[in-house]
Amino acid sequence: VMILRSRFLDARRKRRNFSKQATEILNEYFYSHLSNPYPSEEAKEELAKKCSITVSQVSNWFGNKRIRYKKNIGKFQEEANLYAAKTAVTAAHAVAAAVQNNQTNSP
Amino acid sequence: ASHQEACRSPASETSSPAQTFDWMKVKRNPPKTGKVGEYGYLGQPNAVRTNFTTKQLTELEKEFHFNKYLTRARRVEIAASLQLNETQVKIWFQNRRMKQKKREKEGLLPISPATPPG
DNA sequence: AACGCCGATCAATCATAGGG
DNA sequence: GCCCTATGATTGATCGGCGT
Repeated sequence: VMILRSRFLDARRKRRNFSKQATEILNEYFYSHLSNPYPSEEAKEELAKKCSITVSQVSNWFGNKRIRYKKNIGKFQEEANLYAAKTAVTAAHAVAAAVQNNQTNSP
Repeated sequence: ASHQEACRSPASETSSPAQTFDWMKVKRNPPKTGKVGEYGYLGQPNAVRTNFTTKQLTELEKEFHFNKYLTRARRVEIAASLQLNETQVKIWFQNRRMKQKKREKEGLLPISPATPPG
């Protein structure tokens, strides 16, 4: 504790929470890949771009998310359902679009 | 690390996200770097992350600036002088190199193409 | 077979941001 | 303001793979 805080002077710790939009994108990816939430380097780059953050930040986010999720699955149940539903809605929209494109084409 | 696509369930039972997949069960073995010279016992009370002192970090940092890689002999010297085991010194250098790489990589693009909130 | 390195990850911790 | 939780970053150490 008293072992000095060399990191103390590290301004790097001046973190800023990610935008709501970024967190939204990261969570969508996380919960839609809950069986294996380990994005490839490519996927990380894509997510980083979409979220306007660095690849390292994406890695940090997934690292923290995975650890915290498994340490208390129950606490994230609500969130998990929320995103599962969101994914379902997205899928529904896709279906709706397909249907519309197939029949609502002649009013 | 590429793609896996283990399951092919389009209409998977997304109704129960509470499933426990393998990654959630992963447990790391406790560090074997416990202080050995305590009670003759090997890593049980101390089996956790070692907190390097500022002095140790300063010396390691100094050495790193001199050499990014260590020779066996140098490693032994450093370990002895800093009261750390060879593995800890080895690992420190390993991590330090990765850190260096990471910083170089990031300190090369941060040139914000646009300054949104500033 | 053994050892070091790399890249990714884990796991614990630090320090701050945010909500009450 | 204070307290407590949420969250991004840091880092000693582990895991699996590869080269020597």
